[in-house]
Amino acid sequence: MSQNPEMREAILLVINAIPKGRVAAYGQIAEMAGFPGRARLVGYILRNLPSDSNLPWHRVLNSQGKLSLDGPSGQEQQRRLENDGVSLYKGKVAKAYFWQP
DNA sequence: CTGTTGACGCTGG
DNA sequence: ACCAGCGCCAACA
Repeated sequence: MSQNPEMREAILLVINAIPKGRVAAYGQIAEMAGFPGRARLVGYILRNLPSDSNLPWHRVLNSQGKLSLDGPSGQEQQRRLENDGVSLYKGKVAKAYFWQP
């Protein structure tokens, strides 16, 4: 865990603000956190998420509305999204679900 | 220091 | 709609 704390905090804060029943894209989050064009940075932070985190990481998708995870973690993410009231159609969520402050 | 990696995104075919 | 190619850049090795 040698990441830059400022970037991590800013990004975690934004993700924490995603309302239930809504989703956001990596790039969208990076932009809101003050790092336009740094979508991969968001992915990196989430990759190193501690398991005891309360972050709604499952509300973070790629810009196409698809999950960026495969396997068990992907199923877990989908399960949590359904629980939020977000359903997938053909493996994607409709654009209407994207968070728009 | 150099080289690779990657929960991404956009463009063009 | 799908996909290869490129840009991006912090973290790693």
